[in-house]
Amino acid sequence: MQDNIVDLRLLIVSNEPLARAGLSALLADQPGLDVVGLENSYFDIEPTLEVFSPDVILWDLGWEPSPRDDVVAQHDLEHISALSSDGIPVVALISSPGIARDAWVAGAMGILVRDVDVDTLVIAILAMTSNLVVLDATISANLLPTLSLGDHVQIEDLTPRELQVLQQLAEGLPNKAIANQLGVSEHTIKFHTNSIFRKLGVRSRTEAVVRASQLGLILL
Amino acid sequence: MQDNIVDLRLLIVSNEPLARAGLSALLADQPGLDVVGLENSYFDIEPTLEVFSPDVILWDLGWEPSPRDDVVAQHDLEHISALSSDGIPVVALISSPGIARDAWVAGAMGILVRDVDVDTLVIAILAMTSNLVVLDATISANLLPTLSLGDHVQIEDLTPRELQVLQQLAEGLPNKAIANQLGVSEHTIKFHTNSIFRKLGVRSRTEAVVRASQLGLILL
DNA sequence: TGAAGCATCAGCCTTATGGGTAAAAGCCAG
DNA sequence: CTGGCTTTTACCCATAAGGCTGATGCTTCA
Repeated sequence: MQDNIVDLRLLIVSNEPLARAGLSALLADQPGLDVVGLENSYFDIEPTLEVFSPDVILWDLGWEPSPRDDVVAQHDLEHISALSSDGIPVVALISSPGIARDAWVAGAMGILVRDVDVDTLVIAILAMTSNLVVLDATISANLLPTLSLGDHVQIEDLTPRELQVLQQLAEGLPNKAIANQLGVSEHTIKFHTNSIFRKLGVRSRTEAVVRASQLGLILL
Repeated sequence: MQDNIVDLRLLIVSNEPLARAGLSALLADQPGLDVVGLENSYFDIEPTLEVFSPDVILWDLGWEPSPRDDVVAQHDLEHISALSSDGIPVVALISSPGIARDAWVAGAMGILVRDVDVDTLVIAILAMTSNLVVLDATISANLLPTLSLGDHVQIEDLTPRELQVLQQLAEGLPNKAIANQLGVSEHTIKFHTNSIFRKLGVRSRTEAVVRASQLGLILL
């Protein structure tokens, strides 16, 4: 589908020798891909970067250093962060969904589960070179707010004024500050917050902010 | 790269005749793709679905019915929601980032900007058939929490107990409820919340929840 | 021209929240 | 085993937040 004149240079990083070998074997003979390096994340990868200037880096975060399965080596995350800052797309391979957030925070442009099939992996790598963010469907729910149209509160249910107040609530402002901001009395703000609480089915401003965020009524 | 025996059946939906024609022309002669239908989203698409059972649906949300550029036809979103529920992946084409959230809420598995190039579009469609979520990098920031490792508050800065309390704060629970939940006195909770506020640099529980969410310390 | 919804304001009351200060018990590492 | 960190509890007090009832203008729509 893509007739790339030159192959994509791919660097594979994994703490596990077996995983390195496996990934390399699977990807080496994929047309369009050129595996230019295999690294252990313990080592500095800068030299490899300079020599081969890979287009994409495949970073295996599957190695789990602790009994808690949502912990991943900070070391790896810092590397990923640095690489992403340099504009080199990194696709993270994770073994448990809990790591997804860490990988995303670090800047990974693609996040896939570790037992992904090769075809999918290759497509993901290609997509990333087109400046697309690629997430495994099973883990996107862990990152993106899990909303549903079924939730009965719609933006239309809140009056414009209420939405305005809600947005200020999300700033963490107290009623008095909101009142000053909008040029009305604190009583009025209390009235609006009460209406908001009733419509969202909550009992406190904090709850309201959380719920509204989940419903997509506001952006934090 | 993928030698699909049969082409992917693609259905294109757009309110704009010009966009329909353009997308069709661009995608029709892509190897691996078979454009099986062009629909106007005003019409019922069920008949087309039954006849052609498309593998992927490309839905153009670029048509903007109102001056506000973050409004999109509810009609389209409902269709996308229904299709996604049926397991048919939908890639939404949007013209402004504000629509991304709507598209995601509706269940779109891929979200791309409207002026995406054809190669990227094709790769995205392929990726979606591999059960991957595909987002344009420019809009993923609108959906995923925009975190940065650079922000100075790290999870390590909060004690385990504080993280625990923070999570309950995010549930919107009052101090008393948190105290009962954790089996300690309300005084203790107040102490922890104060520590949290100080470390996050905020003055209220609501602010703390918002900040912590932005920092990725908690999930809402 | 009513009815309905919205926005505004008020008083009163209870509870929740947050600041300041102090201190004791448990735990882990040097 | 001592020193630091975490966790825990306690007190007082000022302010903020939220429930309740009630009221006034304003638009919009039938």
